Amino acid sequence: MPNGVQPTIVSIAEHAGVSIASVSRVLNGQGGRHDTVERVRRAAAELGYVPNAVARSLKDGRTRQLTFAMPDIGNPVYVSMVRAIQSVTKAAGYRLLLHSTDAVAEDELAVLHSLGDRTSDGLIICPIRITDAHIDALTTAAGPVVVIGSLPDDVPVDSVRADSVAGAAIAVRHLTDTGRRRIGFVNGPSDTVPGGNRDQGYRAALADRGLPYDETLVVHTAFDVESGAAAVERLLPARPDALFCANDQLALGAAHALLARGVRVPEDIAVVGMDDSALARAAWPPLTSVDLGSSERGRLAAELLLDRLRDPEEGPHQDRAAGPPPPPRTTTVPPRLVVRASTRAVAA
Amino acid sequence: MPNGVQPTIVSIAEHAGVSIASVSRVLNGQGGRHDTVERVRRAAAELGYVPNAVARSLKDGRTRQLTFAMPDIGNPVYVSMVRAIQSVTKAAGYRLLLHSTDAVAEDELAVLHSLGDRTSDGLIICPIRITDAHIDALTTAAGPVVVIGSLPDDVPVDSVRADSVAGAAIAVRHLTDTGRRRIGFVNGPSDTVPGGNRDQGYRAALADRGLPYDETLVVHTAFDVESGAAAVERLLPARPDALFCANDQLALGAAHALLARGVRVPEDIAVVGMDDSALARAAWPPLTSVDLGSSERGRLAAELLLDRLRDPEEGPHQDRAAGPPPPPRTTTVPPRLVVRASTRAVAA
DNA sequence: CCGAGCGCTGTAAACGTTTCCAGCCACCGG
DNA sequence: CCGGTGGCTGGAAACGTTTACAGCGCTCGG
Repeated sequence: MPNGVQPTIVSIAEHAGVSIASVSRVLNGQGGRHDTVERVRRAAAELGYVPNAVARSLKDGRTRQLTFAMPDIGNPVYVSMVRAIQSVTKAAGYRLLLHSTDAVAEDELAVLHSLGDRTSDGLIICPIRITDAHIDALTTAAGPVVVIGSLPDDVPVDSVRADSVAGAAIAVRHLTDTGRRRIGFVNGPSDTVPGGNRDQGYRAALADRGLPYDETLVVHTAFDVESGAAAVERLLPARPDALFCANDQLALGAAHALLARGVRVPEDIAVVGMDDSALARAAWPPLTSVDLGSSERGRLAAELLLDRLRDPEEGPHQDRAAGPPPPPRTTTVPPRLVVRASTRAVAA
Repeated sequence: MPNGVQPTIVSIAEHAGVSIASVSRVLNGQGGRHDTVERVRRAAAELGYVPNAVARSLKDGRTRQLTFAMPDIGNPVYVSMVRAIQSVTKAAGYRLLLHSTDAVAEDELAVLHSLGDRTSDGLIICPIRITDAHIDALTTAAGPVVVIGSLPDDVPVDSVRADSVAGAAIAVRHLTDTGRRRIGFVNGPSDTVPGGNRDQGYRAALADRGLPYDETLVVHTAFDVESGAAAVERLLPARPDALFCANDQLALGAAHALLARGVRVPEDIAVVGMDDSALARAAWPPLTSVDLGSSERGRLAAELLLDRLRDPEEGPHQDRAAGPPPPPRTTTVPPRLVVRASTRAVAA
């Protein structure tokens, strides 16, 4: 047991009567004479030596840490991402730094800039909105970055996006296919990217099916449970036979508000959510929902990032400084409809 | 824009025509002649300098990082902890490293030992079970540790615990107080700490109310939704008028299984869960649940840890090596019953 | 029996900071 | 006019590693 102070490579060298170079070599498995190896091993074990990761990082310029920055760890969508990312990075021997930006843009920019402090080898970021400042920070970032979200084409950064336009359309078409005609729409704020995309998908699917766009069937509100419940109040007068909700929270709030006033789900009104979070399964009736692949997006983002980090080492002795970095890749994860009881077909 | 390579304190020194010592001083706000300050500031800005956190950490022996290790980031209980911890540590200027142990004991031990690599300044750990190896690792830990969970009294480590015995008792008493007599119990595995505690509380409350302990009313199973649904099958023959479930997942599964077979909740059978997670609110009917204060426990753990880290600096020049560390503190967070529709009183 | 070669070892430099210490200069008082 | 004082400054060491390089002894072949 060390008497209070952490042993270093130097203590071991003294204790074993060899040089620090030999200690380092032995501990990194670079061979050596048999009794040297033996003595060093024993000394290390006796002193309870643990290599100092900070010193090592300083020496070889990598921390074996990755950062994931997202708006809010309370949101189930981000929880699935964290989980997927964590599992990939852990397998690759990287630690994961979690950064909650609280959906504050300056905080996101700060994270981007802080890449320069070499605290982590790379960053996965999930920005709430993309401003010019973001684009600027992304293009000049001091290390590899992967964005989860939609980015203009000319930003030279790897990204993984969901196709929420298609997702919304799938949901709406599913409703028409199961006999619904008056499809209400509980959307989030119209000026956010997710809100805009869902609106686009909703309109496209309606047009596709020859149904009119009816303003009285559409509500814009916040993205939470209470707003979903409140939206029901405003939509009922328009006599919808289905509700398409922009996320599971809204859908849950809406479904329960309907039940509370005696409207049957799905018999009278069908309900669809988005994200396919635990909430969709937890609701009663279980909610049909569109899985936008948050887990899959997390996994892909982590792999893209690891790829960037592997890159410099591979290839037969290329000139590192001069070789242009591989071009950015953009992956789109397709949506997937998960049908549950909340949209059973009407027995018309 | 730096031409590819990160500027260091040396680049700035050259660029500004001063020594690296001066650069360091200026950048740390230690004054200097006015034009020196000016030149250094300008050079740093021009080169886009960001201090290297690794080098700094090596120098002053702290990383400003904290680690939180828990079994599974998918579990809402741990999500609330992460959230609370994150918010405390962020405010104190620490980054948060997340480590998912996947409920594997060796992984927990590895985390404990890895404290020695100086990757983080302290650790909050939420062990799934406490073995002798854990106790050993805890007492010899290379840095400050806070345990979320129950620990033998003689382990010299700060800890924060929930009182799940009392929590279970509150839940059961609430059921008897609202007119229930045959209280079924869906518990987790009996050989885990949480399982044992809940059992203890259940028995105590029954005794308290003069009700018999009836084996046919008790089921031991896993801690998930499906198990809750399955448990209903086994308990219905015993004709319970209430179900106390060891967590919200079980309660949710049970409630929906009941609904699915036409049993009314709460009219025929009341249901109570534990943890008061988002699931309790999401279920239909909304579930009464016992809040074991996961968020609060996270917050407290983070504060205990920060306290330990602050400690060495304060006090008027005490002999640091000799002074005994402040004694370990143990805090218990009291449970809190949250009543919702799933336990409305019978109109008997 | 001698020289080349090889395997192992130790010395020292480097990574990017912070900080101790000594030196320099200007200014002030005697 | 000279010594002391005090504010700034630069050189250098230190944090704990990894690694290039040179030196050493041994073995083996001629």
